[in-house]
Amino acid sequence: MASSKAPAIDKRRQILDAAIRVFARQGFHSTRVADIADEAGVAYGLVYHYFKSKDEVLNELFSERWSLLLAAIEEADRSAATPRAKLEAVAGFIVDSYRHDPELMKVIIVEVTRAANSFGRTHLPEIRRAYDSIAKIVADGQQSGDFRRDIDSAFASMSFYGAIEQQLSGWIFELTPASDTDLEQAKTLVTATICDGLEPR
Amino acid sequence: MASSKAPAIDKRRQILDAAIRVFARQGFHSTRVADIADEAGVAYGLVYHYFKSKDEVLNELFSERWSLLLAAIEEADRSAATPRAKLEAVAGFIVDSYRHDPELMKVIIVEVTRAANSFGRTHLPEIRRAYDSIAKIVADGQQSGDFRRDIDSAFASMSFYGAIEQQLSGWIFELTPASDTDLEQAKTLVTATICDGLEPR
DNA sequence: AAACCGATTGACTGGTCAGTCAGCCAGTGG
DNA sequence: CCACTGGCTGACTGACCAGTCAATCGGTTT
Repeated sequence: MASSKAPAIDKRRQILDAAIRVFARQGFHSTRVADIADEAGVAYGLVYHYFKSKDEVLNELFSERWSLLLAAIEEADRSAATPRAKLEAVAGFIVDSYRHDPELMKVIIVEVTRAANSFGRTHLPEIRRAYDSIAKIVADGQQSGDFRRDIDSAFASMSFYGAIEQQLSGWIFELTPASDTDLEQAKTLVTATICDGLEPR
Repeated sequence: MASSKAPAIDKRRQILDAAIRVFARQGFHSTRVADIADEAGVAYGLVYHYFKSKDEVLNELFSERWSLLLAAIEEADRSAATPRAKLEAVAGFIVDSYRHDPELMKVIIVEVTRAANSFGRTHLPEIRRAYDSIAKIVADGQQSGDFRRDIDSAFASMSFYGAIEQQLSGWIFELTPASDTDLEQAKTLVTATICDGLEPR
C-alpha cells in the first residue's frame, strides 16, 4: 500500500503530541507511560518502540522547540535591527510560541527550564546558550551606545529572560489574564520595561 | 532532667534542616524519606512522628520562609520610602535570603515557586500574594507619579519578580558568578534595570 | 517500684510503575 | 502461497519506596 511507511511516522508524532497534552495536564512525574499511550490511542509497548525511555520523550519535546528558540535568537542577533528591536523580536518569538502551543510551552518551562535540578540539568548547556545569545545582543547594544554600560550584559540577559518567563508562568497558572491582546501587548511591554524602565523619562 | 523537652524540638528542627540539604542536593522527587532520616541521624519512623508525609516536610520548609518574604514585602510597602526604595528593599531581602541559606532558597525556587504544577499548585495563593503585594507597590508609585502609568502594575510586578528569581536561578545552577560582591550588586542592579531601563537616560 | 507516656526505632507491607519480551499481524517479495 | 520483516501489542516482572505499626526506651509521676 502507498501509505505503508506513513503510519509509522504518524505514530511517533502521535505519541509526542499526546505526551505534550498529558505532561501539561498532570506534570511529568505523575504521568505514567500508560497515560501517554492511552492518550495517543496506541499500545503501551509502542512508546518504547520509538523512545528509549519516558525521559527521552520529554527530552525530544524540549529539544525540538528549544532549538527553534535558539535559532530565532541568533537570527534576531544577525539582523540589522537596533538592539532594542532584537530584544523585541526575541520576546515576540517566545510569546508567539506560547500562543501557538501553550501546552508545549508549559511543559518546557515547568518541566525543563525551571526544573534545572532534574531535567534542566541535562539541558543546561542548551539553556545557557539562549542566555548567552541574549547577553550578546545586549553587549553589542552597549558597544554601539544604545544601551548603558554599567549593567553587566549577562545580568541584563537574565533579567530580560526571567521577566518573559515569569509572564508565561503567570499565564500558565492563570494568575494573569492571557487574552490575545494581553499576549500581543506583552511583547512590547517586556521590552519597554527592560529598555525604558518603570520611571518616567 | 531540665532538658527533657528540648531534644524533641531539636529533632524536628534537625529533620527539617537535613531535608533542606538533601532536597537541595538531590531534588524532592529523588529523595527517599530514608535519605532525610539518615542525613538527620534519626530513625526512619521519626520523620513520620513529626510530619504527616514527605510532602508536609517540604510544605513546612516553604511556608516557614515564604511567610517571612511576605512580611518583608508588606513591611517595605508600609514604610515611607520611595516606591523605588521599596522595590530595592524587596530585592535586598530576597538576595539576603539566598545569601543566608542558599540551599533553602534553592529548594523553595526549584521545588515550589517554579514547580507550580506539583507543589506550587498547593501554594499558589501564597505565591500570588507576593506578586500582588509587589504590584501594589508599583501601583502606588504610579499613583504618586514616580512610575509611568502605561505599564500595568501586575505586569511590572511579574517582570520584577521574574528578574530576581532568574538571577537566583543563575546562581543556583552556577551559570552566573555568585561572589559576595555579585550578590550585593544584584540588589541595586535589578532595581536599576527595572526602574531606569537599559537605555541611557 | 510500678504504672504511665511521649519520643524513638526500624522491619515490613502494599501498591505503583518503568521497562521487557514473546509473539501477533499486515504488507511485501519471492 | 509461503516466508519474511518490522510496526505493533499488552501481560508480566523486578525494583523501589511511602507510610504503618508493634515494640523499646527513658524520664516522670504517684
